[in-house]
Amino acid sequence: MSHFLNELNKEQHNAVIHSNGPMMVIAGAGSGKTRVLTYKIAYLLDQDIDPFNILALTFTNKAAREMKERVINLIGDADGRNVWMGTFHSTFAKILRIDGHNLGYPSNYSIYDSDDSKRLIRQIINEKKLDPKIYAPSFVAHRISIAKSSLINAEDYANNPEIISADESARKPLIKDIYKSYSARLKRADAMDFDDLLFNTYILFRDFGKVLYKYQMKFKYILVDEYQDTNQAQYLIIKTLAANTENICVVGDDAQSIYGFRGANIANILNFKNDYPDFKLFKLEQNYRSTKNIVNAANKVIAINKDQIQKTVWTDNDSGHKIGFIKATSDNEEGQLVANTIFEHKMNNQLPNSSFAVLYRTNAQSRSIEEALRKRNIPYRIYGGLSFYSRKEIKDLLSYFRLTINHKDEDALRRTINYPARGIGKTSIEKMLVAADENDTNLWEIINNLKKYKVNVNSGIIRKVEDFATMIKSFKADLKKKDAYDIARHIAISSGLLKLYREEDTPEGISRVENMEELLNAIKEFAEAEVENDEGDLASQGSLEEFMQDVALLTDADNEDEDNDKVSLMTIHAAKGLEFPHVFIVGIEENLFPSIQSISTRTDLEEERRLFYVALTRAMQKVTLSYAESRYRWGQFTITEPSRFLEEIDEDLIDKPKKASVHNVYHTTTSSSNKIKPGFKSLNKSDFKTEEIAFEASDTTDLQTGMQVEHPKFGLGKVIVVEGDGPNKKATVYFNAIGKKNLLLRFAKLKIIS
DNA sequence: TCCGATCTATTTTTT
DNA sequence: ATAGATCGGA
Repeated sequence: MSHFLNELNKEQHNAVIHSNGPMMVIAGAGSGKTRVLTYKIAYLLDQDIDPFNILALTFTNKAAREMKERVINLIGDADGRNVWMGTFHSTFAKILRIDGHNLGYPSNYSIYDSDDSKRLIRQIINEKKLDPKIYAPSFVAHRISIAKSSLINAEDYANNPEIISADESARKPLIKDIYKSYSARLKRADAMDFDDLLFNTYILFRDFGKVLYKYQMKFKYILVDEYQDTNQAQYLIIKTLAANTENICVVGDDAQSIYGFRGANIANILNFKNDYPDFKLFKLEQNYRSTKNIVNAANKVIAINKDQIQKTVWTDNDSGHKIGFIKATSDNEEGQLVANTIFEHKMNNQLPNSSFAVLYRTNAQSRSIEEALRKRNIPYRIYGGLSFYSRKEIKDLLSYFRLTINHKDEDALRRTINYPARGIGKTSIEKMLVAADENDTNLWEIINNLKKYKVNVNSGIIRKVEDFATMIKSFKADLKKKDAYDIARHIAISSGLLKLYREEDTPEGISRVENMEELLNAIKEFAEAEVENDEGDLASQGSLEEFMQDVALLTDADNEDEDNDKVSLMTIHAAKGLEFPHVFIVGIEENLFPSIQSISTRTDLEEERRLFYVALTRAMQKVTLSYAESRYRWGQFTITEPSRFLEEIDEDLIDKPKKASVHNVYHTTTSSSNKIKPGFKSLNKSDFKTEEIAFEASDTTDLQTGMQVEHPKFGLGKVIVVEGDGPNKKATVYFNAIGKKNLLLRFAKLKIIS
């Protein structure tokens, strides 16, 4: 019997050794979900299952990498390495490189990241002369993305009465046309966006039985992590792949579903029961990660949600510390207080930096935290956010690589053709684009046949365009001759990019050059590592093409840091699946967390609350919540209010001053909110000083139990009951000064504080 | 026509 | 902060 099995509790053990047939593991936070997955893979291998027959799908590269490491630790390198473990996107990208030709895609197709696709959508909106205010590119992009994740192509979209009427009532009836052009333009560039990687894999399996059969035979055991975050496309692909053997194991936690905004569907958990009536269910409810206080606080918070599968997460661990609380006057002070707290804690208890994590709702919040940590000389690492690969100079260079590999890649072509400036201006490019549209071909074909397509540009331009095309072709020829590093370096120099940034001669330019050098080094390392690992495997030579295939799907700077003793900074989304002894959750403010875009519907708000739950349950020993009373947002000074989530944590679990001083906590906000209009209003500092508006009542249609309110006469209070409807809507409010009071909302002037 | 300077809107969360 | 849009000079 495998030696590692006795490291599991009974339920985990049962889940691990149940290897045939459909099964689902519903696992509370910290209950050993990943552990079950990795041990299960190890167990399968131990039972002499061929590693090539196992497919394990995760959502992030980091999760995949960690799982791989752990499996290798358990059973050794040789077998562990051969299991297909990767993200949905990278796994399907690989399949499409091999078999996408069935759908008319070459193996060197480009992958457009969200920036690239948004840029293309913006171009199409411009070309169609649509108002970008009405057709906001990010809105359109999101709409298209959701459609694709639900397997609705441009044609189905246009023929779906529900979607069309929704678009019409949103006064954006032409999204269907943008979608159509967008798909055509992607295809013409031999490019796929992130959603296409799923969509096309689905089509490939649906329409090409032979291909499907091949992968069904290959992947006899399928394991899926974070199943609650799968979308329709992912769900159907998994189902199709598993149809033959039905050896499918999905692991998830409905309480941690936080990707609804990109089409994830919790109902997939319920569908599972319908698809596999004889499935086996395992529930992991014991939390090994966190203290009792943390588990209790998190349970209390998540219990407020209406939509959830019943389960009881409990722990045997100590009660531990109370939840810490920091109140700052500004975002900068918040950063300083967090940095100070980390510093003191670290010094007093001799803790490594790596035992701390700072989590936030939006990437923009990292700035003030970073600054403060830098001042304190505390090393940190940011995960996600503006990753290395999305910096301008890196994208510039990568665009040259992309264009070299796939000449049809229009986004890359447009980025590079006149950068550095070669005298090929906007007007000329515009003409070539029009020619491409009229002849239903791609830009590369046009720039190589300017005369044939009668593009009306002068001979000087023709020369310049031809020179550019010749250069790119020479790069392509080099791909076969030189190794990845040499060709990459050659492109950086010959394109003129390196020179361009070198001549800038500003600190900015210097750092850009350094970044490009770093990219070149990464390519060098990649090429060397590949040759080493896959010796004898003819598929892999560590080519530039392969490097580019990996890069497209990397988000966080995946170059592992030499020095790992750093404080981790990341969004809560990025923190899913991770754990840290000490966790700071910053910016617990209304309109930030929960996000202002998510407070109007229950579904959205509940997703935010699950996000809060995820954040709390990352901590092993201590959580500290912090909020700032003011914050710069979009360069604007804004007054903020504490988040409703603060109220949802049991008072005796949180270390904030009680009763007498709870008032104090809100006091400053209250007095300042007298001066500003309700809601999310931003002011300039000067406005703020002078403005002295009389009491302004809030709109009370959304008044809810538990809200903090203010009345011009009675002062501060808390809503206890809300009853009745329309004009007869009443509220019972407990005022700090005078006690309970029944108010008819139609008349009462109430200001909502939080 | 091209190019650079200056303005303007844009930011939720991720593959 | 950054990418795109806009406009005047060359």
